[in-house]
Amino acid sequence: MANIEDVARLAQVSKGTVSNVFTQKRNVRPEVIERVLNAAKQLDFKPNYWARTLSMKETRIIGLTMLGEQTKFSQFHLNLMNGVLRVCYEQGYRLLVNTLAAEQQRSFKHWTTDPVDGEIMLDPELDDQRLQRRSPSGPPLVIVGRPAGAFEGQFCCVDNDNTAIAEQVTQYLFDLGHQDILLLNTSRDRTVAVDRLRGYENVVVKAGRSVDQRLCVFKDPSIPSVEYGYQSIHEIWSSGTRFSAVIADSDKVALGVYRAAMELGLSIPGHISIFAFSDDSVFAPEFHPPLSGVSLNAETLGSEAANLLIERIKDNTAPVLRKIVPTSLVIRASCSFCNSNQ
Amino acid sequence: MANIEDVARLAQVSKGTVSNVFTQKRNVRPEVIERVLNAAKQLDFKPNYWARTLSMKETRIIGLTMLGEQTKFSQFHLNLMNGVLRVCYEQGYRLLVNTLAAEQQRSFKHWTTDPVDGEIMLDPELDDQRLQRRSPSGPPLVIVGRPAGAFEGQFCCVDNDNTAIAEQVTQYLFDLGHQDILLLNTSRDRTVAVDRLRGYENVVVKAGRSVDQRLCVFKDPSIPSVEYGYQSIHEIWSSGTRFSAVIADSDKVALGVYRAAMELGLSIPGHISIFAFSDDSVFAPEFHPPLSGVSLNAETLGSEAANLLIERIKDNTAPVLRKIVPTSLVIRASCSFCNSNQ
DNA sequence: CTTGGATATTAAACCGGTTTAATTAAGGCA
DNA sequence: TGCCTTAATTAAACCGGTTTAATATCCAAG
Repeated sequence: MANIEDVARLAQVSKGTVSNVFTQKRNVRPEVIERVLNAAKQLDFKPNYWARTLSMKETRIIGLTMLGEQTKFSQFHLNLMNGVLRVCYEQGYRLLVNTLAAEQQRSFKHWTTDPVDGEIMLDPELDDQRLQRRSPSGPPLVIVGRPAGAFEGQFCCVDNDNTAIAEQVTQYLFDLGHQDILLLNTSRDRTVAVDRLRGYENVVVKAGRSVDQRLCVFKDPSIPSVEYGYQSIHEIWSSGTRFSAVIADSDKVALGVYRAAMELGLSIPGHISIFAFSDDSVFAPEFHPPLSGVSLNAETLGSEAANLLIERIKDNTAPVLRKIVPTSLVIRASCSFCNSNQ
Repeated sequence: MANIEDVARLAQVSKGTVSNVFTQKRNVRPEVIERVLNAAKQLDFKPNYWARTLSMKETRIIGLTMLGEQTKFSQFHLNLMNGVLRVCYEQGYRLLVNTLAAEQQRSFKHWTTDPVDGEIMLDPELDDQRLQRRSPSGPPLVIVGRPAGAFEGQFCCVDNDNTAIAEQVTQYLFDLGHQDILLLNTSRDRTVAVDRLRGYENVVVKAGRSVDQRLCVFKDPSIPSVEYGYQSIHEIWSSGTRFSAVIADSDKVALGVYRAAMELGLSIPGHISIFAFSDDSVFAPEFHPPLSGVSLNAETLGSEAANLLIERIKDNTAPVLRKIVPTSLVIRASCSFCNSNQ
């Protein structure tokens, strides 16, 4: 492909002038502009992205990083990404989906700076390698979720108030008379799991009861969500442990719970009530009975993260912010008063 | 951030040697390697991605382009992207999600080459601007779907055999005795809509009947899928046109059909049978009755596209291929023999 | 007719790497 | 010891843009 010199030669001007025509940073005489644009069209010239980036130090790309191994996007991630994409589109940024994290550290052959102006990181873990490996002079970072311990307050983040949500949900079930509530939490090493457990515990303890560890389950990341819900119910029920309500990590986990409950002859919400920590507004109403859940506003989470990031890209001295995206319980028909005589 | 010269100075070697240490393209004495790596670590040096790209002419990024306006990813796109991502991960590529297409052409201020080694394009349209605007010297392209008319055979593509699928589905419904089948197709300007209509027509015509245009509906891209299914049924039914079976473009469209049917007092599959042109293996079984559909293997579509593209990136003279990803009908309970006395 | 100031243009430096071609150092063999 | 070959290193050129600083051009005012 033709380069800027070819155009300059054909249009009988210097490289600099051609550059000025394209970047519009300095005045160029109209007739010269036309000559340059004609030459460019004739040669099918487009400025080379990499060369431009190298001297401008701006890529107009933002990165979206998720956990290395777990390269699969869920519905939640999808909604979130749609939010990010909308902002990208409005602001003229592109989105780079980064799955190289684990790969990169394998050999210094792949060491490089990231090709982005800033980064959005998903699903922070308790002891997150990605944050530790991060060099302080790198591009701005916004985290979706809560970074753990030492990193808290170090980075901008966008999150739901997961502890409050868990409190609300647990309280809702308590108010319905449920005492033994099974918490099918997400994987133990994610900070969101900690937050939700805390909210659950707060309510249980406040009610003067102690937390039954057998009712606090964490997901094994290698097991699909539906399986997780399905198997957990079977295992726990067959071990003799009883519960009258279940808080499931997501719609899919809840689906597994529905299936297991049906097999065990437990009616919903007659015998057990179910609440999900997510809300798939399209399919949740189709559950039988329709599933109650929490609207997390994943898309807003994504768009806020993108906005915050772009702000920081423009002004790196902007203060470290923590934005909370509001949530709301969506009550459908999967929970009812506790039927005490189990 | 430190650059290669800083490292060279500190390690008392030349730029070239530092480069050789990192690229591993030429031998360097072990003790020198160590000295360089130490210096690099000390200065927190990482090679600049864009400078490297500029001289190597390789970004190890592949682009995923979807329609400009319709920036929302569907479940199908999600599965497809998961397939692409898996291959990216395996092969050490990153994925750039491109929504700039429309933006880019607005002013030549944004004209640049794309920052990718190759591109995957989704949802080709009948008169696709993106293909027309494409310069022949650009990076390799793989299309998911069938490019229209003049562009057919010009590019590698990966696709389902949509005409064959439509034939199978229509034939299946014919065999159940259905004669008046409503086709809720996707938007008119997508090539996949044409292919599916053709398959539908083939079977109808072969059966010696003529195609009723009132039963061939196209989606308005601005309307959400569920609404599309819901409103179409209401409109067509209230216009007096009758049908005993519906082929819906996707699970979501089918969901809208279910809802409308319920409101009209039409039982499924008693009064009308429903078949979807997609298969959400998690939720489709939860429909009441469970929804029959077509497993399109979106993830395979994505991984095959990525493989094909990476092959072409490595060897641009590789032949133009068209890969067909197999599909299968998933029969559940949403269709039954036609109840002729409507 | 100068001079001053604003505007347009250009040559050269720069961004930060890789690669080529030349140079130096080291080892092998007669 | 001297010559040839091979390996390691380096200086300089290059990738293709943008930006800076110097220069050329033009017009108005003195």
